[in-house]
Amino acid sequence: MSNTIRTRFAPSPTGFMHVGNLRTALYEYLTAKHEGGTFVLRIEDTDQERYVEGATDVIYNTLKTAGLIHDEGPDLGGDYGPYVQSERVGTYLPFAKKLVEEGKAYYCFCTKERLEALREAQGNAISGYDRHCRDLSKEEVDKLLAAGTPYVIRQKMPLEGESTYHDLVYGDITVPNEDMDDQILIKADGFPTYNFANVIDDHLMGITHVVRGSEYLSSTPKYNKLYEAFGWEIPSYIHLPLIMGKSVDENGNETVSKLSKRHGSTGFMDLINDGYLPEAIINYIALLGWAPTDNQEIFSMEELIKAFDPKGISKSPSVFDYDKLEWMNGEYIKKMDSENFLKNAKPYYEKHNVSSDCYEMLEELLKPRITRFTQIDEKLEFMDSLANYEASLFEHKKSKSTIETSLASLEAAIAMLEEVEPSAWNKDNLGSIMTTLASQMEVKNSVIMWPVRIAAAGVPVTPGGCSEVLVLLGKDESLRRMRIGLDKLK
RNA sequence: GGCCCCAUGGUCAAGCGGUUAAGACGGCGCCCUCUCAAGGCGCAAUCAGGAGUUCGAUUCUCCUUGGGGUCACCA
Repeated sequence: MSNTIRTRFAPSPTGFMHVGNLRTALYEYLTAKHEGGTFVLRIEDTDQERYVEGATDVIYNTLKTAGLIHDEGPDLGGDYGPYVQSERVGTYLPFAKKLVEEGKAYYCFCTKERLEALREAQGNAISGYDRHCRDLSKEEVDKLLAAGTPYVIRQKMPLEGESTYHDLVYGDITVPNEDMDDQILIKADGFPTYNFANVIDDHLMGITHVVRGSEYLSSTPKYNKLYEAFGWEIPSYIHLPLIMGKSVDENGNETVSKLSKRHGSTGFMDLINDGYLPEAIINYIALLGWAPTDNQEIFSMEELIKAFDPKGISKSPSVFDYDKLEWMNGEYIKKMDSENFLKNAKPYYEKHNVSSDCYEMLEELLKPRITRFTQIDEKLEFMDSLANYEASLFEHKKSKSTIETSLASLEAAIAMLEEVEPSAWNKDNLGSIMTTLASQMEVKNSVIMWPVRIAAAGVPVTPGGCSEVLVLLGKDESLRRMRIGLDKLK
């Protein structure tokens, strides 16, 4: 069991789960589950100033509805707890002090004001901290410490040479050592920085594969210096290409940039509220930056776990395409079983007073016509009330319908339909009545169907054909509307 | 600006020295059809540019260009 893969999702509780974060979580989950490994949830809340009420609930809810079930975490416990960094504050400082003792880190007493001035003086040629306190004498340090001077602890970085590490996606990455800042390990408030806590916790929690966005690609050597300083084994790295959004700049040119709120709904919950299904979102983002060895596009979570392979992760950033998500969502709706479909559609049925006798038929009609359940609303709008349409709506070239033919058709149809028993008011029967009428009148079916449908619906586009619309409206309402149509034609 | 990474149609992408350069979304057209969809068939559209290496480069190397990331007491 000691060589079991362990990955972690380590979000900070900001109250917002971006799809980029979610995809990272997905790949972390898949990386672990593909090998039967363990997926850990850790909350990184070392920034006290950014605390957001209820933000951890957003994380739990998102993971749960997305189907990314963690094996260890604040809510579940585990052998490596606690899983919230603010509850681990005590564990970091000793590690930092150990490095200080070994001469691998040092106390820094520089004020924020000094650092700010430094940055300003550097201007464009940003070169980081000037290592002002790096070589303070033991006496000076003790004196300042005794005086209660606020301090941070910084890590000593090598001044020359270069560092290389291997990434499973990007290959070997080499960075000049002189570019590595003497990063802060412990902040003045005693809390560890993200970088420090991250490394300590990943090690203590036995994380074997660090999966994260490619924005960490160039800072990873700094993390490795920490592992080296402690003599710990460096984990395997899987850096993920960024997700981009398309937008139009002030000059009207289309540009792409890192996905953010200005690209629309980019939060997982935003997408859910817009009517996208969790499974479809997961499926779509799984394919954003990763491709299977075959051409499969629709994946269940189980299939993803089976097929996932870091080798299929691409290196270049990918643009979030709402059109394709839309299509994929539609595919999921089409495949949905009746029970689930009804559960999602029922609120809209009720809003438009659809008879429960029509639920089954409506499912068939709606499935190929919607890509999101929210669209049902407008599809059923014609049922609420009859629109005040123009008689010209009856003219339709392709259906060979004119005002004259429509008048005749409607008159005949009304006469026929009035005789239909309410119990026989169903799709099949109404359909055969229409076609029979058409052959009696020696006209194409459409010459009957078109005007009847238009008169009943009052709008040119309906989710379904003539007989379906009649069934949806019921006998009385259908005939009422048809007579109104007849009047318009006279 | 320094450093790092990336580069196949509009988008997601397969490819891994020799291919008519897959497939999907979107677009367009046709068929089906009482509308709109769905479905079926088809079309257009890609190797950023330039040097090498090689018998042969989309595939390997370098340069250019373009794009992205990163340089916090944020995570």
